[in-house]
Amino acid sequence: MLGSGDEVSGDRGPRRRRRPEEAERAILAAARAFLEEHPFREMTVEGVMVRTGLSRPAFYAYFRDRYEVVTRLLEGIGGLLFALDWRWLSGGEGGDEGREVLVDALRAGSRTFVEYGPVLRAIADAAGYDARVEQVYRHGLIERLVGAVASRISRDMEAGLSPSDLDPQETARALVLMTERYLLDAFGRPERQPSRRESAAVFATLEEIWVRTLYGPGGSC
Amino acid sequence: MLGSGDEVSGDRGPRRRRRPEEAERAILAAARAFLEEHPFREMTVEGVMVRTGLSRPAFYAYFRDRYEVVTRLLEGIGGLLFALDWRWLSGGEGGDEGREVLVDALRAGSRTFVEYGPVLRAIADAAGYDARVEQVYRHGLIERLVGAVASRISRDMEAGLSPSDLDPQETARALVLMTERYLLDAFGRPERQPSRRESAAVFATLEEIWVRTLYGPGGSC
DNA sequence: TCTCGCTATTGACATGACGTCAATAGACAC
DNA sequence: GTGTCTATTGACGTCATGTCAATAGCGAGA
Repeated sequence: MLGSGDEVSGDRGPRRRRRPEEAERAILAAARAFLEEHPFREMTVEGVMVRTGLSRPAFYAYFRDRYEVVTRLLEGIGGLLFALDWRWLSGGEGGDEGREVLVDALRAGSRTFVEYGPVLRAIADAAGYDARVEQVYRHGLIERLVGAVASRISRDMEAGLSPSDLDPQETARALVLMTERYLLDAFGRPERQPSRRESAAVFATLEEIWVRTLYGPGGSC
Repeated sequence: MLGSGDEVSGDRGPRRRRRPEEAERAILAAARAFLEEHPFREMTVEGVMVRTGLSRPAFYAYFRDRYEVVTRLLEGIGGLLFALDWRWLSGGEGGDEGREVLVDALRAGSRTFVEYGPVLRAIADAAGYDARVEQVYRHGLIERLVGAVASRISRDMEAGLSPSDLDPQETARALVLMTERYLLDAFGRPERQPSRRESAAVFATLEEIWVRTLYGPGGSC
């Protein structure tokens, strides 16, 4: 176990000079790589910068602190998550079955969590560390999703597809938070990636709860 | 705004000597009081100890670090949360209506969150900071609740009360995580306490989702 | 009431990560 | 080849942490 296995290969070599955007991308990539292996609580500026071949102070030429890095990583993923709810929100205009569109959107969202799980987990953790991250994550992402889902629930209630005794806003919040937490729990651990079989059970369970809540039981009644 | 309002009243006075258990209780109480006003990320050993009249190093005579304090606070509350699921788990042996017992248990659990919201929020945050807290919170509390709920779901499925296409373990996990997150979101902010009307909407929404998932819609079908 | 020993308490220290800044040294233009 | 611009860094000050030897309050025994 010589060479603790986590350090970057050789020596830092002679000083190299990059274009600013290149260095910035390198830092973001290093942060992401770091978070694929370690939880956010172990992420230190030094630990990230070692992977770039730059010194620690160089970090501060590009980012205010590690929370800004995490925020930037979120920006690259948040769009994906919101795009799919946009589909659900705007889709199913004519047909009876918002159910199908919902299931579709859930699958797409889950895939995003499978792919970016550890990073999303890191962002969720960082929201507990820093008020700015919390603002961006909880209000910028979660609340937007809640709003979109609530709109859809309202429409489906008016259309008679969903039961009328739901509170759209609160139901949306509960379902979105459940989905976030449950997917993070399943796919957010850097160490243990679930098997295909386990993943399928996760997807099925999410669908079941969403569908039963919004559209009643599918089969037996 | 003279005197930043957060400091303890007068000077520390002459050195006082307490019995160890008394000091320990004082520290726990100070930590709890602190967390009623500030998020966990602002909790510092100094910030807690000022409220006890003791010096910062005295803290380490009683606790390893602030995470141990938070763990101890959880022990005092975790029992409450588990007791009620115990009711649901063991109750409803003969009758058809596990539904009623479930609603009862949810009410009780929600009340716990209303009372200890900020502290529970702090513990949940701290789980992202420290591996030991994560272990106690996620595995010691959440997993126990999941296990209990899963058992109950299995029983209700065998009794034909719940649909047979659910995965008890996964469904339990999703519902428990939803409840935890949603209640923390509603009652875990030190700053904004929701009105009675908002709280009622929260309780109703939780019940709705649990009941519709496990026992199908109550009224129209 | 006085003295003594135990131990609760603390001042001072070492550590680790942070964020800043003046000084340094690549890379490109001319 | 030379000079300028700026990416990069060594060194510094700060803050919170956790430790330890030294201090001083309190109760026990006379």
